[in-house]
Amino acid sequence: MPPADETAPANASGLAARALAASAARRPYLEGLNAEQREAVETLDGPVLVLSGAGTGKTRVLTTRIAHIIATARAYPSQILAVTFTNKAAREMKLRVGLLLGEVAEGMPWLGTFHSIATKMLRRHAELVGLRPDFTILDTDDQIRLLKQVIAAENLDEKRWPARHFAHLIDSWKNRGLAPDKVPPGEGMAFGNGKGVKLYGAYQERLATLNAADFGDLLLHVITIFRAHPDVLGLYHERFRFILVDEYQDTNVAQYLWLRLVAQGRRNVCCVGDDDQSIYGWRGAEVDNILRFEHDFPGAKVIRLEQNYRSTGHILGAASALIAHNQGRLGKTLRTDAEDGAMVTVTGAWDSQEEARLIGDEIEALQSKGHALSEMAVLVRISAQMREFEDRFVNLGLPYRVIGGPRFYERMEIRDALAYFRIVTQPADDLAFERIINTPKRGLAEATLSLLHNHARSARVPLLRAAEALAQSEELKPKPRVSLRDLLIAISGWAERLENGTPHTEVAAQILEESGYTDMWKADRSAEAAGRLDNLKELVRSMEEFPDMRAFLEHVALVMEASDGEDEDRVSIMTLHGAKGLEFETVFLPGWEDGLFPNQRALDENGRAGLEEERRLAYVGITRSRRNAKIYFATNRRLHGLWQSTVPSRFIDELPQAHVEVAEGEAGYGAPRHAPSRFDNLPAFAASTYATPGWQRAQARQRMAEEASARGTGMRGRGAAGGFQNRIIEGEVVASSIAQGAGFIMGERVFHQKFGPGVVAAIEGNKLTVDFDKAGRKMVLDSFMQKAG
DNA sequence: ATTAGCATCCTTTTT
DNA sequence: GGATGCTAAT
Repeated sequence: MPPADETAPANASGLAARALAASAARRPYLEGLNAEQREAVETLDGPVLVLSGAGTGKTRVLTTRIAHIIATARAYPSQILAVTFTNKAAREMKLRVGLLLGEVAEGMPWLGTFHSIATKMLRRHAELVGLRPDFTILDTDDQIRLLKQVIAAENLDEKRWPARHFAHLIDSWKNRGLAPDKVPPGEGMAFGNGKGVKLYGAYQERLATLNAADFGDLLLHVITIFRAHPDVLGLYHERFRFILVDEYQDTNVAQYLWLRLVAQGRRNVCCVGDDDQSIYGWRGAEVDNILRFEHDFPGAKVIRLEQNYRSTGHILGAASALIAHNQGRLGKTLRTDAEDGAMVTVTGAWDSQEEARLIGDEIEALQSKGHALSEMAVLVRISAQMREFEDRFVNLGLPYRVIGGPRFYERMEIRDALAYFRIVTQPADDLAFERIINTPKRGLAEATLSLLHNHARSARVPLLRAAEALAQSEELKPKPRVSLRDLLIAISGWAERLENGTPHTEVAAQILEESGYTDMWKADRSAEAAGRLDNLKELVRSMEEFPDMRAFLEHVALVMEASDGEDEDRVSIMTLHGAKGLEFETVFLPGWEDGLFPNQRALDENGRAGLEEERRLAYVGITRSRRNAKIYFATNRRLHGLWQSTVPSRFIDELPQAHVEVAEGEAGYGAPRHAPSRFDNLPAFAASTYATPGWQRAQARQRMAEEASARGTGMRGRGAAGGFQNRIIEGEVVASSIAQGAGFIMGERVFHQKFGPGVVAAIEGNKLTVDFDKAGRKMVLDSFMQKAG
C-alpha cells in the first residue's frame, strides 16, 4: 500500500513561501541553545552527524530540530522519520516535541523504534516476502522453541547443537543483514555438522508457513523488499523529507543498511551519537557506522557538542581522564561551566556485603539530609550484583526500584495468556497452540501432540485444524479425545464472541476463566502464585487502552512494559547498560574489581576492544551523576557460589588524582587508608573489625594456602597482590573463623542481615537457634549474627 | 503424566 | 548460589 494517506504541500514554491513567512516569526524554542546546538538544529539540508558527548543536550537538539522543521513548515509531522532504539526514548521524544510546539503537532506517525517502524512498513508490503499483513511477531522464546523443532527435524542431537546457541547465530546474521543465501559459506559450517545455513533456511520457511516473523526479520525483510522493489523504496523517499536517528553509535549493520536505503533519497539525514557511549558491541552495534557516515554521505557536516550541562567539574574531569585511555576515539573535549563540586570517591570494602552496607548507610545519611531517593542510583555491572543491595535495602526499609528485571511480557503467566489470545485470533499460530494445549494440564501431552504434528504435516494445515480433524476421528483414545474436543469448542466459542462484538477485555477475562488457567494459579500454593494472578488482572486491564484484540497483540509484541509506580521516591538499582541516557544527583558504582568490571569474559572474548567497551561502560556510569559519583570495590566477592579474593579494577588506577579521593570509611568498617595509586596493596586491612583472633586465623590459613599454591604453581598474577588473585576461599571457612569468640548467650537480643531482629534460643557450637521477630525460628551460623544494642 | 532430584551453566539487553 | 533443563523414578 503506497504511503499516500496525506497530501504533501501543493508545490515547492508554496512551501518556500510558508517557510519564509515562518522564519520571520519568533522562534522561542531556539532560545537558550548554545552555538553548536543551534547549528545542529538549523542545519536542515543535507547529511549531518552530531557527535554529542554525555550531558550535552542531545535529546534537546533532536527534539528542537523536529520542532524547527515543523514550525518552519519544511515538512509535516508525517513526513519526518525519527528513529530511536527503545520505546522509552521514542515516548520521551514524542512528549518533548509536543511540549516545544505546544500541542500543535498531531502525533508523529513515523517516530518510533527501528523495529516498530520496520513493522509498520512490513505490514504494508508483507506479501512481497511471502507473509500476510497480519503476521505474528515471535519473541525469543517462541523463536527458540521453533528452532528446536527445526533442529530435531534434521535429526541432529539437540544437546550437541543447542537451539539457544543457534538462535544467537541467526540473530547475528540477521543483525548483519544476511538472509540465508547471503551467509558466508564458512560461517554456516560451524553449526549442526555444517548444516547451519540449511537449518537457517528451514527455519525461515517454517516462519513463512506460520505467517510469522522474528525480531530480526522485521528489518531484514524490509531491506529485502527495498532492494528488490525500487518503486516501493521510492514511496518512502518521496515521503520522508527529513530523517533523524538517535543513539547512532548503537546501530548494527542491518539498521545501518536500512537507514542508508531510506536516507539515500533526499539525503536530509541527521544522526546523533557518541562513540564514547557505545556499549552494545556485543549485540552487533558497529561504532564504525559513525566513521562510515561521512563516507556514505559525502559532504556531511559534522557538529560536535562539547558543552556539558549535567555534571560538576570533578565528575567530568574524572570521566574524561578515564575515557582518554581508550584508543580509536573520534575525540571530544567536554567542558563545563559548573563548579568543581565534590570529588569522585573511591571506597574499599572487605566483601560485597559490607559494600552493600556502606552504600545503604550512605543513602540513609543523604536521605536524612533531605536528598530525594529518586535522585540516587546504584549502577552495577551484572544483574547478579543486585540481590545483595535488595537484601540490604529491605533490611533498612529503604524503598527501592529494580530497573530492567524480567520484563512483564516475558513472565510465564503473561506469555501463557497471550498464547490463548493469539490462538483465538490467529488459527495458524502453531506455537501458541502448542503452548496452551496442555496448560493447564488436560492430559494432552507428548503422545497426542506428536499425533497432531503428523496430521498437520501430512495435510499441510495448522495444528488447530489438524486437531479439529483428529477430534472427530477415532485415532485418539476416548479421554484425550474428549478433552481435546472441549478445548476446541472453547476456542471457537471465544473466537465467535470476539467476532460478534463482545468487548475484547471481557472475552479475555472469560478465556482465562473458562480455560481453567486462573484456577490453575489459584490452586498453586507457591509464593509467586498470587503475584501471577495480579499480573493477569493487570494484563486484562491494560487491554482497555486498545480498540480490539488485534491491536493489543501488536502492541504487546513490540512494546509491552510493566508499569510500576515511577513517581514514588525510591532508590534505583540497575545495570550500567540500563542507566544509559539517565541521570541522577548521586550515583553509586559498586563492584569495581578486575574480573567483574572490567568483566573477565569481555576481555577474554574481545581482547582490547572488549576492554575499551568496558571502559566506555565505566565512563557512562560516572557521567550519569550530576553531583556525586561514588565508586566501590570489595576485596572478597562470592562468584558462582565460591568466595574469591579480588583486585581493585584497573579503571580505578586510571582515575586522575586531581579529581578523586579515597573515602574515609565509617568507623569500624575498615575502609582502606592509602593513596589512590596504591590500591594494589590490598588486602591490607588493619581496621578493628577484622583484628579479631578469628579473622587473623583466617588470614593465616590464607597465607598457608597461598604458600602452598605458590610452591605448586609458581608465582602468578601481578605485583604484591598477585598471589591473592583467583584464590578461592571456601565460604564456610571464612564464616566460621570470623565467628570465633563471638560469645552469644541464651536469651540475648541479636540481629541478622536477612531475618532482622530476634532472640537467641539455643547455642550449639557455632550454630545458633534464633527466634526471629518476623521470620520465626531459624538455625544460623553465629558469624552472621550481630549483637543488637 | 508428573515430579523430584541431579548436572550444568553461568555478562551486559532491546525489539 | 541459583536458575534451568534433563533423566529417572513413581
